[in-house]
Amino acid sequence: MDILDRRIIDQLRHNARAAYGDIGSVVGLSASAVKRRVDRLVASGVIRGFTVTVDPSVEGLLTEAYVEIFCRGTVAPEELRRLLESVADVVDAGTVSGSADAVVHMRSSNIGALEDSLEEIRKATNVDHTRTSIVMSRLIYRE
Amino acid sequence: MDILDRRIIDQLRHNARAAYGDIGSVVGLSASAVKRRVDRLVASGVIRGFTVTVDPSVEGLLTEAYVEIFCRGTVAPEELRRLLESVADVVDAGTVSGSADAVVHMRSSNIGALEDSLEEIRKATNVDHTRTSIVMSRLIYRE
DNA sequence: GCTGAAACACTGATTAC
DNA sequence: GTAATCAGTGTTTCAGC
Repeated sequence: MDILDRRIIDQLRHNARAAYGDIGSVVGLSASAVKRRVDRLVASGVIRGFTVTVDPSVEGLLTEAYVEIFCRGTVAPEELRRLLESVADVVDAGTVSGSADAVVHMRSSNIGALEDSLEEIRKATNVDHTRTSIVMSRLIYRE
Repeated sequence: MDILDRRIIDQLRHNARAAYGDIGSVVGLSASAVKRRVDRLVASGVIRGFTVTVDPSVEGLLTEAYVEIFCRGTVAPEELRRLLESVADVVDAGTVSGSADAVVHMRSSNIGALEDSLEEIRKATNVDHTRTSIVMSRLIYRE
């Protein structure tokens, strides 16, 4: 993982379907050298995968929320992970410092689906209560 | 935008570098038909782009935070968008219901960089104060 | 170890249907 | 929408740094 790998990743992030030769001409390598490095980055897990970014509104997933989870007593992160993994609408989540135990970013097709997912989280043992901020308008989208 | 388009997007989301023929054999179309649909989805803005997902820890972006922004008076969403767009570490953000005006998801290389970005937000006119929850351990990562 | 160059198979892009 | 064509790319192999 050197500066060339980083520059290749920068190029792929910009366009994951770019030709290896084109990437090579930018970073200063031949096409085959670029391919070898990309293969290695994928094999080593640095590159998790190649995906498309889709307009969320077109996808029908326009109801988003940030949810703070407050637990009873002490809850192991692994326990929270197991709980949130089973909820499909969870986009990302992490345990946090501060008054809440975890923050969860959710994206659902509508308010009803969001409520259902929230209920799944709330009914879990150890979850005391949640504090939900419904997203009204998306400002930045760089995921 | 029919069911076939959705299935093509599902395939691309799983592997954005998949050959059109492979996608076609899954969704039941020829390679050229798949290409035409993908081109149309890109041209119409449904597909925003093709990117790679990179392990954040390898990338050196392991300091994350969820930040609530509280503004003075009423602030137009567009104004907030302009402010947050200029901060590089912002991953996603949206105006929300509840006590806060907006929630921002940030990802920095270290605590110092995170603090710098926070300062950029705080010094903006109309921003009254912020409430930051530093992510301690990432639980879910589906972006 | 790493690289670049060449040969080959395959895919993407285009055209006609 | 499919089928066929051709240029271009991905992939592999090779020799060299």
